[in-house]
Amino acid sequence: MYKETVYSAFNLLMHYPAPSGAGQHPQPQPPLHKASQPPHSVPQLSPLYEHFSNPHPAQAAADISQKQGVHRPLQTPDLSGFYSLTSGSMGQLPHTVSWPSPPLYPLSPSCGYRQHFPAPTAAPGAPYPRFTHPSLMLGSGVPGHPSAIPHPAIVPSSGKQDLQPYDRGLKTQAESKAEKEVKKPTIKKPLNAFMLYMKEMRAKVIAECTLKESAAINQILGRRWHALSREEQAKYYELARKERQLHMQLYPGWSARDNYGKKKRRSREKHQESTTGGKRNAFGTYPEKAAAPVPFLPMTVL
DNA sequence: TATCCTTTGAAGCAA
DNA sequence: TTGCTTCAAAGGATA
Repeated sequence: MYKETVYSAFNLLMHYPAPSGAGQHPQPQPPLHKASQPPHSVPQLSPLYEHFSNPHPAQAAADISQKQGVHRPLQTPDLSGFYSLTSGSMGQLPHTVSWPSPPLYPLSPSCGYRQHFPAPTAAPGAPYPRFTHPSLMLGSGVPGHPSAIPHPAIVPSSGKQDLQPYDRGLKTQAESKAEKEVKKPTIKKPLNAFMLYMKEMRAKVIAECTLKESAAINQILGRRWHALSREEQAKYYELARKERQLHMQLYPGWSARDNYGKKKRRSREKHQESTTGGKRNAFGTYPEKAAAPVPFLPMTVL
């Protein structure tokens, strides 16, 4: 089983090679700070920008309420039309140079890795590997098309998507405040380009790789992301840019800081392990940090 | 039940 | 300015 998985993965290498032209990354994209977001910078009209000039009724109502001093919860706008990858004007791509890290998961067919996997006997009894037999389960709510992606920005603090109206019953101020703290819906961060790519491609990878585990799927998607051409990536950077713009329009006072600390972590040390290269691999061990790949430098004629 | 894992990118923050 | 941290999604695994 494991051998089949590994061998099949090699077959996929031919379909999803490592990105060529490493180091030839796009130019930096100016950050969308609130102060530096002139509306005239919109280069081309799109349904999204039409929405900007004609805000959703729920938002308009909320704006009016805010001006009138009336507290009214913002309803999730219908943004389904904005989640298609239109071929609008292409923004500049971010400058960040990131390298794919070595895969930590062994892979099933259609996974596209070219690097070796850790030995499966590395850590008996460890919580990983977790690869079960490929399942054919598909389509359980997975959006198959970007246009089907619901807007993810607002969820209640419980993490579920069903919005509940605030309780306006007769309660003490302290009680009301406490309940508002609990029930106040969380405005999520807008999705970045890679997240949008993942949303669109996840179902495809699940189908191809017959995988279920998101961690493994995300590794594959990370590889494929690097294998995309600049033009293909530009689609998602542009979509993400519009996402951020729309997000700022809908929630002007929102800051990413608002959601800081809402995800509790088990321990600081453990998290640092996972963010400083000391990650536990698929077999529960902590591999040495891979040496940084040498960036491709074109030969110069002296 | 909450968190981890895993990815990239955006944003916040401390130095 | 730099570097580190957190959080966006996803769902099975784990504490």
